[in-house]
Amino acid sequence: MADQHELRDKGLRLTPQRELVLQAVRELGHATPEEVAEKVRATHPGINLSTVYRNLETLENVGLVQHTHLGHGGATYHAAEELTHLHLVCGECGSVGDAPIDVAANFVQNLADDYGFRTDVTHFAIYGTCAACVK
Amino acid sequence: MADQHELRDKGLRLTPQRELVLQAVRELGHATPEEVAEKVRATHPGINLSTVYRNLETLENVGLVQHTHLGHGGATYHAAEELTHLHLVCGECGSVGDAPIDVAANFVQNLADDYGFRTDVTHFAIYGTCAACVK
DNA sequence: TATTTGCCGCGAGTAGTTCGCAAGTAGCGC
DNA sequence: GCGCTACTTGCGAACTACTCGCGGCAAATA
Repeated sequence: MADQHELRDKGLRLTPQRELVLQAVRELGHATPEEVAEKVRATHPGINLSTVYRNLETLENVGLVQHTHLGHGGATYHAAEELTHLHLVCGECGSVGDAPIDVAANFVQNLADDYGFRTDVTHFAIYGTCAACVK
Repeated sequence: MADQHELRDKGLRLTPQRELVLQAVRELGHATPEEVAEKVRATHPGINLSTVYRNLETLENVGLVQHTHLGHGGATYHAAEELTHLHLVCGECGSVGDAPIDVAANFVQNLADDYGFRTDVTHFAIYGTCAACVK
């Protein structure tokens, strides 16, 4: 399993908890800390919620996961290698859709040209009303 | 003062607290509920935080104010008439810049055409790195 | 001025997240 | 393989941001 190298190469200790947290994030696609904890507890019941939070933070520092704000409070975590899409959050029904980052390429370019602002479109969700609710 | 008509036309009672909350939001530009409360308490010390929250919610329901998610936890409130710009939040220095919604027009159109998604670009901040921090 | 109804202050409660500390353990050198 | 040290973990308490229920008060209307 390559996880061992990934983690140790970043200067992190390889603990079962840490491996499980990373694996859970990868399997879940996007998940809140609570959901990650639940997933991890399925195979390793003793794990503490603080540990999940701390490991998510640590993994984020070394660039293996990233978080996104989907609105209503909680952050959502992703494996870094999956961050190739942006999130369309519907204010009516609460659904979260995906769209490739290409649709924002133009927008990102505008901001760079006009304001020198380097945009990370995946960090915040895009808010609005989904096709189903527009009707 | 036209506030009286604004509030009463919406079917709301005109209370000093409500007027003060609306006025504070207008004067502050963007502010968290906490900041609004602080501002209001400068002239009317007895006002309760619950009252500020309730009034912000009420004012939002009738369309006089709106809230935006700038990330790090709390929501930020704006007077509705000022919501003609989007927010560029810098992940490095935490500064919040403004940009006219026009720069996103293309992006919004793409999402509408390809996904039927009606986007409200002002509701979430745009995250990235500001010109000063890019260097 | 009296009545109705909405609004306010207060205190308690909740969800999500962070912190401090003592015990545990991974990784390194020997 | 053994022990040392620093990094990690578990646990409980604290903290932040927000919500709720309730009794009392006051804005609007006639």
